[in-house]
Amino acid sequence: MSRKILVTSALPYANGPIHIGHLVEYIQTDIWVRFQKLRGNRCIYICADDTHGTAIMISARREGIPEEEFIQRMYEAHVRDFAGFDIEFDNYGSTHSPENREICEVFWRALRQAGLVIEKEVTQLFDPVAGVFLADRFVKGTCPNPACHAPDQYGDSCDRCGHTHSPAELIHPVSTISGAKPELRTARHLFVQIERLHDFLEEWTQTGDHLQPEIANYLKAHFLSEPLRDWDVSRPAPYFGFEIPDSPGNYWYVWFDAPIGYIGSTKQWCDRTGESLDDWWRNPETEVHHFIGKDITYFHCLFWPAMLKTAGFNLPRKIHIHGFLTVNGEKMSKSKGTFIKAETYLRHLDPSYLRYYYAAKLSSRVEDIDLNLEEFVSKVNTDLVGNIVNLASRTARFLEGQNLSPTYPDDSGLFAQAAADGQAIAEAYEKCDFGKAMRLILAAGDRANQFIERAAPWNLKKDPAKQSQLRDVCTIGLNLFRQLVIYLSPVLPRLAAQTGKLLNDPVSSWDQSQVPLVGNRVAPFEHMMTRVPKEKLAAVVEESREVEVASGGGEGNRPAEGVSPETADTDETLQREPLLTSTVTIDDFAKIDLRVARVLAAEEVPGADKLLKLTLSLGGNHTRTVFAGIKKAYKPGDLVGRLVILVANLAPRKMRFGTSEGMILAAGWGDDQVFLLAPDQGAKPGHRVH
RNA sequence: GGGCCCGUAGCUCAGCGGUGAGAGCAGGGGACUCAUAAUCCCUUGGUCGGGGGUUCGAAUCCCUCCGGGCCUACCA
Repeated sequence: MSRKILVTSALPYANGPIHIGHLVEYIQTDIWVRFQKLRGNRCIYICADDTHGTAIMISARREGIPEEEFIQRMYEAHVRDFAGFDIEFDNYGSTHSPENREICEVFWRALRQAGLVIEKEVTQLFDPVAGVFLADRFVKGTCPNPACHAPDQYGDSCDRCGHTHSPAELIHPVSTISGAKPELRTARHLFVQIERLHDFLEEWTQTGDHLQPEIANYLKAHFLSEPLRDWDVSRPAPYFGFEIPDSPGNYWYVWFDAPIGYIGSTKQWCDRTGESLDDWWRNPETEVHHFIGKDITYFHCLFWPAMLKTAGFNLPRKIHIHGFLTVNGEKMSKSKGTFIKAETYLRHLDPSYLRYYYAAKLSSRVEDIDLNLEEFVSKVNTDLVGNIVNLASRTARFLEGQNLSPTYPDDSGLFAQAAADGQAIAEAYEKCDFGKAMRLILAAGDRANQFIERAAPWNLKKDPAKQSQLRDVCTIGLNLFRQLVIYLSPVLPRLAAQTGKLLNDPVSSWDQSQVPLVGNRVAPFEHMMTRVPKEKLAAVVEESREVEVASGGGEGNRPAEGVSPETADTDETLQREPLLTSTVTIDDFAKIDLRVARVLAAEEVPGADKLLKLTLSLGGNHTRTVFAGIKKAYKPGDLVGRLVILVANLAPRKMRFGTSEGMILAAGWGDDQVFLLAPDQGAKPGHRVH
């Protein structure tokens, strides 16, 4: 009987691009969903961007655009990246949608009605310059542990001594947003008394196979052994999110509306397709499966079931939790070039490679998986090109333009054996043990290659009397190939499509693996997948490598550690701004009067997003007023006193805020990527630059 | 500090109480030539992190130590 399955992946935060770490989850989920669809189950894949919270508010502010515009831009990038990896959502929405707001209100009313919401005073650090409350992550200062006193530590714990503290305990706390000294402020927050659902959560997490065993153990030992603390679900303005209807000035915390986004996004899909939301979310027949990373375990395994239970929605049938991705055995690193963005990967490599590699490495456990770049190359080349695709490559050509044998020849049980393997392969897929599924498929591929080796069609070809035998051998080879492609089609949809064309029979159902194909016309063979060139992978790493230099802001420019400039510099800058092809003469250059100048004053310009008003001294009483578009990269206070290079004879220009009497030199693309030029020590205001 | 998980051949992993511990890649030797230097056959290699225990029997269960990863709630 066909199952009804609703599947989600965690909502990616709309504060950065999709990278290969994210893709572990989306590829894993997409494979599982495609498998379910192939098996004939009714299955939909729902996801959305997670768009609220302080971090996004700050990022948008930094770019000088409204949050809505910021998240829209990110949305488009995410959708494009996912599509590039053949990740096929039935709906990809946003938590910042009317549908989501509506469902949030449904949950909120239910929590209120159940009497679970209470109000408490919360004292938090507040940034008086930026005008926002500061999460721990946004406060830095000196570790309060007397034995440590390490500088530059986050508000929650010290990474030098491991001491945990509250941000208010930090010595010399500083807001990482504005650099201002935070002050303590009190506000009323709304809390959900999740402890009142303790018994339910104990029962739900410990029985019924909803969680992997290690996760159930973890929750029991860590959270359920003591009373659950009240969950703070509101944030005072300013906050980018949804205002709480019965508590003006307060907003739902991003983690309140994010999981609700699963339902909000489903509602969008329902409205579009004429389906009923209750049929999917308030229906015991529907299985809800969440795929998430281990870092967000407690939100999904405690808060979320508690909310669903209270509001009367379906509880998850299963929460599938995966580990993190490491690259070459280490955390992804920008300076090593292993922090690889989806977009960068796609510029050089076929998405099928990564889909297969992840599939081969994934199990149903919570373990981290490692992307070993050398192994990646050898696995794709050996398993996919050498073993699987090679089956078609070495037989299809003998039958080009002809038909497969009219009845399936005797293959001494090979097809039947692989058909029987289908059972174990399907079970492995169902349990998310994709690695096992791949191993079984590859083993069948080995047997098929052995068969072809023994049957030696290349010898049959030479003998005109053996042409029908040749056709039989190739019919067997192509059928064994097709069978494996059907098994692989959740992982490699492109290969499945190509195979469908080759044999004139599109892959659409798992059952096709159980019956040999006969009589079909064989289309001319074209390469289905090419080997991974090592250089391509090297190019990806090279392009991903970034020199970790803090951009112009408060912390100053720290040289990157452990990175030699020769190996670290890419030509990304030149690609973005190619060298000019026209030349100038020395006389042309001499017309520009470049001078060293000292910044006497720097101030913000009311109403201007990008401009700072600078007062520069060329020595003595020679001063100039210059408006510079560097506000997003520099704080006024950091500029006063430093030396810059001024174009002293640039024609004055009237601007909306006053007249600019020159221009200062800087490198970079603009916005926060602005790096002022400065002379080495010893230069004096008024010196000409030659 | 507390907790969860992991530690099996050079590498990536399977096996998770019962025939002499396995696969792929890498290494060595050979065959073949249809195929994207693909494929096929043979082969080198491990006191299953250390120690103790339970058992007729342990890589597999328990304890302990060592090493690694992660989590620890107003972090997104």
